[in-house]
Amino acid sequence: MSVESILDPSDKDVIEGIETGISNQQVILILGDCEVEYTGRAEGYLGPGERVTIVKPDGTLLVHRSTGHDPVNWQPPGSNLQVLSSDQFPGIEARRSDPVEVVKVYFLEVFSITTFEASDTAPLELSGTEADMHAYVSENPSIIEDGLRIIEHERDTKHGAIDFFARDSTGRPVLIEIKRRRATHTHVDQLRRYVDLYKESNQDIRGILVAPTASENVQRELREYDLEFVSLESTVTAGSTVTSTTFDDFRD
Amino acid sequence: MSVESILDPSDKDVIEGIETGISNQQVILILGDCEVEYTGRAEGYLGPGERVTIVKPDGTLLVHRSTGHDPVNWQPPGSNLQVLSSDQFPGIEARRSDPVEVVKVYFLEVFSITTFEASDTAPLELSGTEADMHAYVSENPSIIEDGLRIIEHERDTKHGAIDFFARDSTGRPVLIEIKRRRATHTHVDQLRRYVDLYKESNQDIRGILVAPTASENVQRELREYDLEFVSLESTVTAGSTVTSTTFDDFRD
DNA sequence: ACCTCCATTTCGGGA
DNA sequence: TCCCGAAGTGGAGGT
Repeated sequence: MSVESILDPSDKDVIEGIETGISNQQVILILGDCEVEYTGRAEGYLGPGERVTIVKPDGTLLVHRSTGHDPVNWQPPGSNLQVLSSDQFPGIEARRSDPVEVVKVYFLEVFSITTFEASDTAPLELSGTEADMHAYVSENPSIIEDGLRIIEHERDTKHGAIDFFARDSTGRPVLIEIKRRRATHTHVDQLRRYVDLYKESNQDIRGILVAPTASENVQRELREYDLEFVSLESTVTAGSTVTSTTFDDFRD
Repeated sequence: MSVESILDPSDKDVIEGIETGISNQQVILILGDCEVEYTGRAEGYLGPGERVTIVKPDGTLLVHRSTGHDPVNWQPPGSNLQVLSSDQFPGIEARRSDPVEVVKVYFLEVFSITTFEASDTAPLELSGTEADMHAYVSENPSIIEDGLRIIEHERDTKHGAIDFFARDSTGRPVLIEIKRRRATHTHVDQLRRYVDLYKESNQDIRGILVAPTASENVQRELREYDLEFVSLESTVTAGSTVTSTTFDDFRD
């Protein structure tokens, strides 16, 4: 059977369950009252409370309370897992070295411990990401500006990569940064860095930030640095059918 | 009992378990073979596979595979939960409106369904955060530079707040941005925005980025814009005892 | 509701 | 390995 569960396990059951779960590469779920100590990039202590602790065969540790998307304590994949059996309460330790971080969960009372051999090979198919928006713009550059020609995708600079290097209908070079959601200062700065870098060797360059929307502050910052904004809904590029685009160009 | 579990439940058991779990404000854990559809800011499909599905009483939905820190599909707190009982397979739907997003999980085969009444009031005590670093610098400004005087903490600008407004030993104004981890371009840009803003009305200003480390590119960018870098380990500030007034001090 | 930024961010890709 | 930026980022705090 791929799932084994013990209700109201003894401490011995908990220790054995964690040990065999780890060695058998199973997902372990422990429901119970626990206490969590964390040391690493920061330091944390979480007093007793009833939570769900999940241990994955890749070394992931998650402690979930009854609220919130994020685990209250965790350790990412690759951590070294070890059962704690010599203290007052049984527990589990997840340790990693880069950065050095240790999470210890002590179980004051366990209501159930379950091991689960989870076979899962299906890939997550996701569309509507920024990569998809790139692909769309690549094939439909005129959606940004009439006569635009994409010269290079993901053009590397020493400060990172710019999404597109293009030329407008007059042959002027254009740097384009694409965002699938509301543009922020960070995105303006990104574009600005690339434009500044390019200007070190060539004065004549335009910079366009393409995003669904941008706050007034962000649009002002763009204007201050002679950068342009083109509004493009990510939904337009996500679907195969293009319905409309709005242009919002700050040049005179 | 705070935990109830059914091994190899029937479809009816699954539907009832989800329904009663939701209405009783319990955490629901479903181990089984499932399929996930997601529509919203992006679109996703996850084919059949054995996973752990967690439903929390605050409307959180998490689908975890056997690897990784992040859930493969999810819905944040506040989502509207509804059991799906009219399709071929039982399932659960989590829906929210801002942004409009829907996640549907269909259970092709359930190995176990568990409901858990999790009582948990303990707060997470965390130290070594950026706020702690601020507190330390506030009380020990000389760690950044001899003779530095902090004038203002979290000084507001129209582009956000700068961590510190200070004056150096000669009386020159200094804007300081503190980071608890390796500084990135984003952080330089943040400081640069504040400095540029200040320069609009007053030419004479220094900008210092305080962080444990910074890449060579980041340091170069700082130099290019006449900004300064001061290396300060966050562990230095984390370990020390800083007495500062907290919110609790104002309670009765 | 919007803006801004932190996070023990995690994760993935490229050099 | 480091660097850099995306993420269906989530979450907090201010205005």
